[in-house]
Amino acid sequence: MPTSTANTNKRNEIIEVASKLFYEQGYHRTGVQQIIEGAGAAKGTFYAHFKSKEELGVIWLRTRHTKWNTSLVEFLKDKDVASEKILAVFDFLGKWMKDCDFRGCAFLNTLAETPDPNNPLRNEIAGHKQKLLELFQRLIAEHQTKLPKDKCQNLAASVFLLFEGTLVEMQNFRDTWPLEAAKSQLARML
Amino acid sequence: MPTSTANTNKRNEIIEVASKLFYEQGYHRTGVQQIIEGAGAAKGTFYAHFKSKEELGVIWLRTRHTKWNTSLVEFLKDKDVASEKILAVFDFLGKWMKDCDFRGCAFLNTLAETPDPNNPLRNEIAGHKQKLLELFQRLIAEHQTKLPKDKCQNLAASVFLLFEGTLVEMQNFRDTWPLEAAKSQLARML
Amino acid sequence: MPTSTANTNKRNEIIEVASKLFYEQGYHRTGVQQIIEGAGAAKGTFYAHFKSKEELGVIWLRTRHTKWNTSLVEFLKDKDVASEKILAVFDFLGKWMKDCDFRGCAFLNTLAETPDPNNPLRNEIAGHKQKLLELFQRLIAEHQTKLPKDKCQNLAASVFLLFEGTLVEMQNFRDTWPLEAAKSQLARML
Amino acid sequence: MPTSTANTNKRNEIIEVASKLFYEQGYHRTGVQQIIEGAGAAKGTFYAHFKSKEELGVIWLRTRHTKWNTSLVEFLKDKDVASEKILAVFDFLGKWMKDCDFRGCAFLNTLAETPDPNNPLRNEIAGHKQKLLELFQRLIAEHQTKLPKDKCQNLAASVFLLFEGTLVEMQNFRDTWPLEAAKSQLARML
DNA sequence: AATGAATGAGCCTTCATTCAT
DNA sequence: CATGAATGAAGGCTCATTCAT
Repeated sequence: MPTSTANTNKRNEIIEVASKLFYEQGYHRTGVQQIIEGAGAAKGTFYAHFKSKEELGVIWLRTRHTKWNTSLVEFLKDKDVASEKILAVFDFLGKWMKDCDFRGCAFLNTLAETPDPNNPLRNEIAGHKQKLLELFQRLIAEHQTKLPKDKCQNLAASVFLLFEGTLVEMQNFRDTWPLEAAKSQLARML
Repeated sequence: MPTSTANTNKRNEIIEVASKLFYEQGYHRTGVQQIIEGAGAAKGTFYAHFKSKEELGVIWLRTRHTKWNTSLVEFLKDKDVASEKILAVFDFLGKWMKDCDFRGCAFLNTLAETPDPNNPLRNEIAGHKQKLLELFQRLIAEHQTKLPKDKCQNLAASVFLLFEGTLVEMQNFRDTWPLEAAKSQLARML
Repeated sequence: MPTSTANTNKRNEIIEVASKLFYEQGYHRTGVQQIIEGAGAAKGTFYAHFKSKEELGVIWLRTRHTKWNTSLVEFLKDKDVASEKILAVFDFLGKWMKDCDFRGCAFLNTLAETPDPNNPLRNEIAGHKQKLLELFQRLIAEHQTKLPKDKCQNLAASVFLLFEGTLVEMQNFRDTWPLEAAKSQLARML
Repeated sequence: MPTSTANTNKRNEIIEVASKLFYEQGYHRTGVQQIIEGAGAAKGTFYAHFKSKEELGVIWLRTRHTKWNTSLVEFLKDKDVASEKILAVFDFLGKWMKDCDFRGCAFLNTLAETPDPNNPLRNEIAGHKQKLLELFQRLIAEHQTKLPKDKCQNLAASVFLLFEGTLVEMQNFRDTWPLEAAKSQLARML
């Protein structure tokens, strides 16, 4: 008799535990054994639900992308103007890095661990970053209405690259100074 | 009977092989076994020279830092003005990424694999990036002579972050568009 | 809603898929998982129909015996004399080995995989070969009408053993030379 | 201080244990785990000595071939005439099957387990049987001095195939009747 | 300065089977 | 008649490291 909730289903439990471990320890450092122990599942259960660790990795990145995007959109929603939103994306980064103790970006971290460009994980990574770039493109277009389209694109790309560099160096130095530098540079760019 | 030269000393051979593999495959994916096979050394020889794989990892990053810096300085030496040198750093990035087939930065890749901030590798990584930041600071100071020092620092940091973002996204997208966007942004910044 | 035909019944589908795999890959190398995947059935369905993999193995050998015998009888039916029929058994072997790409005899292969003489599969194997021996006995008796019974039996056994050796060495060498040698020997024996 | 013998060396111990298990249980039914437990070795030790289970399998068959041949030659050495030697090969088979409790031939058993003709084990199997065939060819040639060479070859092949069939059916029926039938057939052939 | 045998925990994955629905 | 989630032992193999020589 499954009394209401709490019957979270082993599959979901595995995904949740794995997501946490993949992010905190890295994808390769995290073993299937460790995952199933955390989820209280048996080996066979794991492979009944996922045909490989890699498949779970893809699911992890895919759900992480969705959640991350939702969080970001939520964070931006009470900002009125595009320029404020762009700045808020950087504020979001600051909050995020503080919350994760500067663990950095799951996607970039996995990119570093995955040299093979044909690895399915690489698709998820590229897709995620592509979406972020497109967000910046939309916001910049909204903000710089009179700029020709190619200049807009170029500016958006620059903001995106600045964002990525900031993210990566906050992780590296475990400090907020890159964020502050980026924000004041951003002000000059908009 | 040590016949003439070619007796490069096992230690160096190990370092060379390891450096190649660590970079190409990642630090964790590369096993001690694989290294000694490549170097034609015995297990014991490895641990006679390095007290652990981690120690070798530190040596790898340290020598890589030196070589990378030398390459960069060499690349910049025939540029006359600071602004040209700054741009050349980005050109250097372009050449580098093409040569390594977009494998990215050994230091950032290792950062991603190494969540523990107390891991000795983290020191090497932070040190390397710190040095690069300082290079940008010197070049910007040389170029923007009338700018107050804090503005200079800030601008240098921004260029550094732009560089890092470009590096990381070239690796991700395996494409040169980030470099082109960054260079045109750079022109606006100087 | 059982829509018309094609509802061959999961049980039969499982048997068919398993038969193919057991023969081609060997009994032990073939997993229950693989079988149900091929048959499009669920785990539970498998164990609803067969109490164990072994039971399915027995069914496999039993149906294979029937089909094999039917094929052979069909192959012999237009031969008029016993001596011709005996030779035709060897021709049948040639055709069979060519068709199965020299995979050999399902029964002998399973024998090799099954050291325990009390394993139920062993009964099927022994039974199948016993029947083949008896066929040779009947044919030889028909051909050598004036030979005393014990000599007949002996000759039949020899032909049977020659057949088995030929079968096994065609599988081994993936060649028809054993068949040719056996047939010319057979001519001397009859 | 390794006192005299008993320092059988883990590698040899592994080979010995594996040889026993591979033969008695079959190659695939025997796990690496089981082998190292029997040999009192660690997992790593196994893979320090053999790059794969398959490599050990090849070594097993190769040493088994040598030992088997030596045994057979030993068994034949006090027979004076070729015809006696041929018969003795079949007696050797009888003794062998009794000693191994009708487990059959390691090579043919492994053949049955190994459908892939490109598997390295297949080479060893074919080589072993080829050598046995050549032994029969030599003995027959020695016995039938006036027979044309091709007839000799053909007869030798037939004896070989009879031997193989006998071997396989003794294993199947766990009985000596095939041997008796084969020997009386052999008398007719020589 | 160098060897290589030995360790044992861990890697990802498949096994045959059970059971509640 | 059929489903599919769950089990846990076992599969072959790699890991970083130690130690006696």
